[in-house]
Amino acid sequence: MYNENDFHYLYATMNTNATDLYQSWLSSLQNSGYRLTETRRALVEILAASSHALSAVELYDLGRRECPRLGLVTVYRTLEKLEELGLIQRVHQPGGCHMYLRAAQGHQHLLLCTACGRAEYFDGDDLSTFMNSVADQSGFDVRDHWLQLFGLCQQCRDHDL
Amino acid sequence: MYNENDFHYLYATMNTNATDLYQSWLSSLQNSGYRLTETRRALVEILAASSHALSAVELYDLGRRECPRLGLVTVYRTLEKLEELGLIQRVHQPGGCHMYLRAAQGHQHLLLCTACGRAEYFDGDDLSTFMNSVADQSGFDVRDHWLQLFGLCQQCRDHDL
DNA sequence: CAGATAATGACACTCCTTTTCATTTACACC
DNA sequence: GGTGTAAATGAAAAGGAGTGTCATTATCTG
Ligand SMILES: [Mn+2]
Ligand SMILES: [Mn+2]
Ligand SMILES: [Zn+2]
Ligand SMILES: [Zn+2]
Repeated sequence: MYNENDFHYLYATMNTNATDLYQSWLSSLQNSGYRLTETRRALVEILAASSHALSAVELYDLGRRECPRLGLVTVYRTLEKLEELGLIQRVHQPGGCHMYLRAAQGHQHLLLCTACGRAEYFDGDDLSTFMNSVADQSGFDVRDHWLQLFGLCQQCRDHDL
Repeated sequence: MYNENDFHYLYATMNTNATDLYQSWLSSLQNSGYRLTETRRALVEILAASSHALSAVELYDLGRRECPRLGLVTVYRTLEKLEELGLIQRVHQPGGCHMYLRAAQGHQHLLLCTACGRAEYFDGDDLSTFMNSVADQSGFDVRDHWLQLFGLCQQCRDHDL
């Protein structure tokens, strides 16, 4: 899925959108009383620019390019704070462990490429009528839902041709 | 969510349906060349009768009531075989680790009670038109989806009144 | 009943994540 | 610009979930 030696995608997708995210995440950290360190800036920059969900170790490896002294513990602590502020979210992998990705904006769900790991959000799903019928049949008070789609992204489809 | 001292639910929900499941799972194991041991019968009985997804440790604790010498490793090995035969499936918890539950029949999805952990399957979801529109907009070839609903089951709603 | 082999439990190990603690760093205040 | 204080860091150790190894035990076949 994710290739250790292929970090091009990270900065290839670094657009104004990602730069804005980067700045707003730094502000968000600062407004919550957290300090801005070199390490933290580096990790935030990587996460805000990534088109893939990243595991803690992947983020650790990417982070050490900027901050060679970086420790894995700091990665986990940074992820914890960004998640607490609602800036990133965990993505559950079929295998078991977590990856991390910028959080959804409002009511969005994930679309994941099973070949390269690319993650995109989509919106516009309206499950309300369906959920009402499930509620009626089951007696449950349905309060939340969790929807993820899996498939092949445009690039991976092209690559396969 | 799940109370260590409250195993009533397990046998309270033991109905003919669960008894049938129990017998068919044993047959399934036998037909695949696996042997029927006392330990295995006990674990299968618990899983087939459970209305909740169980963690490995929960299953371990329940199993030791019947087989005090039971080891946690045996629990994992039994879960592995039952999953391999398609009789149970993993349920991903928001927290991270897995729980295990009888497998879905055909195209079904899960409905989980956030208060007591009760798990029920439902069917009848038709996301095809929605998934087509997502595919069009994203360029993804959407091949699979993962849907879980969360809410309060009838019992927990009554209990709250 | 006896032999072949699957299953078990104890132990040790790996992997991911969290805790602890001494040191370093950022930021508020003067 | 210094200075003090509390937050952040990295190293090391601990924790929890899950897997591998191996000698012993139990199941099934004939
Ligand atoms: Mn939705
Ligand atoms: Mn479906
Ligand atoms: Zn892809
Ligand atoms: Zn409930």
